[in-house]
Amino acid sequence: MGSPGSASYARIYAVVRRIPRGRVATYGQVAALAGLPRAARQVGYALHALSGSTALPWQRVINSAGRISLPPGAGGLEQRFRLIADGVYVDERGRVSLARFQWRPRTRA
DNA sequence: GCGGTGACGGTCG
DNA sequence: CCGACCGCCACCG
Repeated sequence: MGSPGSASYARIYAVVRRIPRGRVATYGQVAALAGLPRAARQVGYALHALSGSTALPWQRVINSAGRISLPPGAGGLEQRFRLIADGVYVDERGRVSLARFQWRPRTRA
């Protein structure tokens, strides 16, 4: 991550890396865990900056409405596929049950 | 340094 | 349930 908000991006990616398989987290949740409250938008921006080749489980981050924010044509379709591969149920409209799949880390907030 | 912009979020109608 | 609004924040031209 050379150029972009290095420090913040690094924290964001670190949190995303902790999301376990079969679970999802919201943009706002990731921001908060990264120590950047109210920077949900920035999380989306940081993930968008990945664009492609990455070992980061970016598919596990969705919006607070429990839906995939990424338009189908812009990767949303792939995100849905990867989540299903993770064992997360995603309906045709990109909806995920946060009640069932949201990640709840024990410590920190 | 200013203003437009977006993989957001909460509220309101 | 959906769309319109508004507040938020860092990135970029």
